[in-house]
Amino acid sequence: MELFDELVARGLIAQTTDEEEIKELINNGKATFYIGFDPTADSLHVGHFMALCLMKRLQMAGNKPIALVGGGTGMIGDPSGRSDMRQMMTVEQIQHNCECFKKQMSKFIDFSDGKALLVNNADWLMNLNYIELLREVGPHFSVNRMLTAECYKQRMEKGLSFLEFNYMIMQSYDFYVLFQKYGCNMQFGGDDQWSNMLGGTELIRRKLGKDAYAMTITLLLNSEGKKMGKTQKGAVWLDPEKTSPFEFYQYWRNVADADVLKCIRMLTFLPLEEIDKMDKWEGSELNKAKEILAFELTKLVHGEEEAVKAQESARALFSSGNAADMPSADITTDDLNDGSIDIIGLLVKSGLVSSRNEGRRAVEQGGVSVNGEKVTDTSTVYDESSLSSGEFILKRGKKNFRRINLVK
RNA sequence: GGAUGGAUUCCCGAGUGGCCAAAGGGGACAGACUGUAAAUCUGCUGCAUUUUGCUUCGGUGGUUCGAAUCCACCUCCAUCCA
Repeated sequence: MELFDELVARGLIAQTTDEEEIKELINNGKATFYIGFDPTADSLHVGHFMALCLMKRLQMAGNKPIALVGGGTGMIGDPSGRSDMRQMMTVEQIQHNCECFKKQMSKFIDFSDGKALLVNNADWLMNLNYIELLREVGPHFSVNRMLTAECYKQRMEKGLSFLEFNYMIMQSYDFYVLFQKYGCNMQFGGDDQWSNMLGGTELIRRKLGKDAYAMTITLLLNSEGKKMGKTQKGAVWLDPEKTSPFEFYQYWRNVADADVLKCIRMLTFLPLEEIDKMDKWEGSELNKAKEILAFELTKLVHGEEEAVKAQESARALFSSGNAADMPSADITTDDLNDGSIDIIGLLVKSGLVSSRNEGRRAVEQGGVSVNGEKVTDTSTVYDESSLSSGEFILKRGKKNFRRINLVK
């Protein structure tokens, strides 16, 4: 199957400017394309991961990817699809984040021998002269048109600052620069970027009279229509320091039935025939599909070794409630009172609850157990010897475990 | 710059002097049921040395025995006018 058709079959393609032309280009490895990443945090997350996978797929087919880090556009903040203004970041923050992005990206994309490029739009955006820029690109943008763009819709009600309004122009300018500098003829991005991307193709057409193309990737939504890759604690990060491989694995292990196949199709590199077989699985069999999803993704992001570890821990934990490699928490002897600590203190120290009140509640509602035994009394106390055994497993709810280590 | 309306706990939103740690809903969390799923039902949702005490209602100061509620100033947001 050719690349373009595979992308369609995987449900990755949302919108294209010219399907036939794009098909022709990418199937034959003739595209030089870019995807932009704004450095809004010090780690990439799952949303970026999809874009990186797409990059990889295209690179494998002989196309040349350009990863663009938005050191310049990050100074402005993309208002697309947002209902409130992004917090302005300091220059230092942005630079730091760019560095982090670069490091993570090179794990996925092969940048050697010019097979791919990594650029930062700060290099050409930061020193633009206002008047010059206005005269150069200003005449080609219609404010009337821009205001009707879908991506500003939410902001038209609550207010859109001039700063953010200019984001589209900066992104368009990026494409224009890359087109001239590197012959970059295609831009990919999240579906929420569509209007910004069209701005670029149009600018190139008007300034240079040449055609450039844009294609958006379907946003990964769950069956409830919410963006995936978000937990109540925030995004699911690719940085193991921010989201441990175990947590990462568990996130995918726990997706809803309705979303498993879609995720496997869109995020993994498993052959489509194999995926189609899984499509027939039903009921509890789907649990196997979830395991595959979690394993494959953890392998892609953290490597096979970590994936195996995460999988083994998860299996052991949910069958026997014990595992060699599970999240652990250190308790120091300073935390002990007369050589012992109560259950609530233990919950707080291990990070399973954020306050003693919450811990008390958890115990009262029967949500806490130690080594498989439910704890019902909030005044239960544990002494040094039971803690130091190395086999002290504290559990809150069904899925939150901690092995307690006593540190002297 | 002017006029008007607004800012309440994670979010939406009630509360207009004591009965307010603050209605209701959503979300989150926990329990039952399950397949580490969904749906449903139940509980719960500021902090603590928990039948009590302490800190919260944009900020600062004031009135009062007592303020989320009244007054003054300030900050921010929305709409209209310039």
